[in-house]
Amino acid sequence: MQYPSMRVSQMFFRTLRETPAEAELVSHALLLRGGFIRRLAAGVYSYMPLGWRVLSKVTQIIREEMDAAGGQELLMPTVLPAELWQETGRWAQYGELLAKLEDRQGRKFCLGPTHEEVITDLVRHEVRSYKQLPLLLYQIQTKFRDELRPRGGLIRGREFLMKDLYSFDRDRAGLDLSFEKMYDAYCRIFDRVGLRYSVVEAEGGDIGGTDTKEFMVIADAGEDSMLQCAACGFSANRERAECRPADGAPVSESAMLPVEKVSTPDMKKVKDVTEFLKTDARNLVKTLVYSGAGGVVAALVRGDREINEAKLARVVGPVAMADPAMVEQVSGAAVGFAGPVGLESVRMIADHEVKSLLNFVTGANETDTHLTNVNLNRDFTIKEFADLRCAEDGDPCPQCSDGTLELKHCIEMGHVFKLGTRYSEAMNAVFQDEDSVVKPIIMGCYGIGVSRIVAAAAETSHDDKGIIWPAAIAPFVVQISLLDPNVGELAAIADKLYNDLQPAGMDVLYDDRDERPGVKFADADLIGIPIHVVIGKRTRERGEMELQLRADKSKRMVPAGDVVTAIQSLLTQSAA
RNA sequence: CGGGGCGUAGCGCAGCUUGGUUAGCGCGCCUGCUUUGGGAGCAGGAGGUCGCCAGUUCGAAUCUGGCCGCCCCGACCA
Repeated sequence: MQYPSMRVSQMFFRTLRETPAEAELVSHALLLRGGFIRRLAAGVYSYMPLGWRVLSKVTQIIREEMDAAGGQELLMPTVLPAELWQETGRWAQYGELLAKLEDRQGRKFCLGPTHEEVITDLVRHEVRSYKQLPLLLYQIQTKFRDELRPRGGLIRGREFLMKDLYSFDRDRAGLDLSFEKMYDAYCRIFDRVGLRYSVVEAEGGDIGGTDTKEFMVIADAGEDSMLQCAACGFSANRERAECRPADGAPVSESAMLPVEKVSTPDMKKVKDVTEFLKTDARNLVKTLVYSGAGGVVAALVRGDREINEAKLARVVGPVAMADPAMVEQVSGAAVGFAGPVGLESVRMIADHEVKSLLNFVTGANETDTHLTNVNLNRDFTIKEFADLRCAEDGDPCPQCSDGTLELKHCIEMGHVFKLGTRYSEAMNAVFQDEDSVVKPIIMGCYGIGVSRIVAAAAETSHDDKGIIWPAAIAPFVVQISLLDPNVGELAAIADKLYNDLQPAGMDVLYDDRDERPGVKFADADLIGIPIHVVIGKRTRERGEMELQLRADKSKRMVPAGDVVTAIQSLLTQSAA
C-alpha cells in the first residue's frame, strides 16, 4: 500500500523547540515535540497528520495479518447500552473504568472500553449452526477507559486505538487452533512493526480467561513488569510467575524457643512490627483473611512477600479481602493482629516458604498483640500448602535449574487469551452442533494496543534529537531537504527527485520550506524518517546528494543520477 | 479517591512572600533588510478576561474562600 507524499510547506505541522511541561516520558515528549500528537484533555490526544500516518501504517500491518489469518473486519459502536453490560454483570464489576452516560430519555450507556458483550450479542443473533463456525471477527476502533490515572501520553491514555479480535469455535480444539493462529499472527505483526518483544505468561484479569499470553516491549518507562530468566528465556507476568518451592533445611525442634506474647500497640503493618521487635520481615508470617463463595480463608505468607491473589484464587476459587468487621469476627482482634495460632476453625493455606521458618512472629488474634517464637506444627498445624506469593527479582527460575529471574519493566502491546464460555453462557450465545445438541460457543479474545505501539516504538527507539522510526511504521520512508529553495536549478533537481521516488513506491516528505538549514536538519531529526536526502550547495558543485541514515547518523555522497537506486538498495538491506 | 505541585501571550518561564499606576523575559509569530550545510543578525510590530467565580480592599496576577483544569507519587499486602 502506498501512502501519499507531501511537501512540508503544505503540511499541517509544527515542531516544538522546547519540551512541554506536561511530558515526563521520552516518548511523550518526542511525540509532542515532533508534531505527531497534541493533548486535548488528560489522557486524550489528537493525532496530527504525521502521527496519524504512523498510526495508519501500524493499523495497516495489523489489518493485513488479521486478514491473512482468516479474520474478518467489522466495526462496532463506541456508545454501548447498559443492558448488555448488565447481562454479563460487568456494568457493576467494571466499576469506575466505565465512562457512563445517559441519553435524553435517561437511558444508560457507556463508552466502550472493550467489546466482548457487543460481539457476543451480534454473534448470538446471527449464528445458529456449527456450519457457521469458526468465526474470527475483529475491529480497529477507539476505546475509552476512565483510568484511575492516565499517564505517559500515549502509553496509558483514557482514549486509545485498539484492535480487538474475537474467535468463535464449536469446541476446545477449535479454540486452540484459533488461538494458535492469532498467536502466530501477533508474532508476525510485531516482527513487521520492528519492535523487539517478549511473550509472557499472563493473568486473565477482568475479562477472565485461561491460557493467556501478553506481548511485551521491554522499556524502563513501562508501568507493567515481568520476570525473565536470562538462562532459559522463560518470561512471565509478575502476577503469574510461579515460585519454585525452596527446599530449606528442615526446622530442628531443638532450636525452637518458647512462644512469647508481646504488646504491639497500634502496629498493624509488617514494617511497624518488625521495626519494633528489631527483626526482619523475613522472620514474620502475615495472616491475610479472605472471603469468597466457599467461606472464609486465611492465607499465610512470609512478611516480606506479597500475596498473589490470583494464585490464591486458583486454589480456593474467587476471593476478596475480608472487610474489617469480618476480620474481627474471625480472628477476635482488630485488623492487623490476625495469626495462625488458635485459628484452626478457619481454612488456612500457607505458602511453601512458611514450612522452613523458625521462631517467627505472627499476630496473636488479640488486638495490639503479637506472638514471637511461633513454630509450625508445634503451635499450629497447616493442612494445605501452595504457591501463594508473587515472584520477585532474584528468585530461582521455575523452569530451568540454574537460572535467576530478573524483574524488567515493560509495555504491554498485545494480549491473547481463551475466554471459553464465560460470555456465551451469560448471554446465551449458542449453536446447534452436528449431534443436534445446543451448546455455548467457545470464545477467545485477542487485543493489540495500536496507539500504544506508536508510543512503545518512540520509547524504545530514539536519541537525544528525536524519534528513530522503524522503516515499516515511519510516517514517510524518505525525507528530502532542499537547503536552498531559492536557487532555481537546485529546486528543479529536488522536485525531480521528489517526483521520481514516488513511482518507485516510496512515500516522501519533501522539505521545500524557505528555512535555514539548521532548522531543517533539526526538524528532520525530530521527525525521524529513516532516509534523509540533502540537496544543497554540494549538489550544485559536484552533482552529488548526501544520503543520511537516521538510525546511525551515517552520511554518504551519491551521484544525483544514482540516488533512487541507492535508496532502494538501502531499504531492501534494512528490511532484510 | 489520598498526598504533593502547577495554572501569567502559541511554547518555556519570572513577577506573588511584603497588594499600587503602561504585567515582564526567552523562544515562536508578522513586516523589512542582510544572511543561508546543524534551531541566524539588525530594525520595527502583533499578541494577555494573569484558569473561573465570589470575597477582602480606595486599589488584587499578588491576600481569602469555593470551583475547574493539568502534572507527579500513591491507592491490595494485616
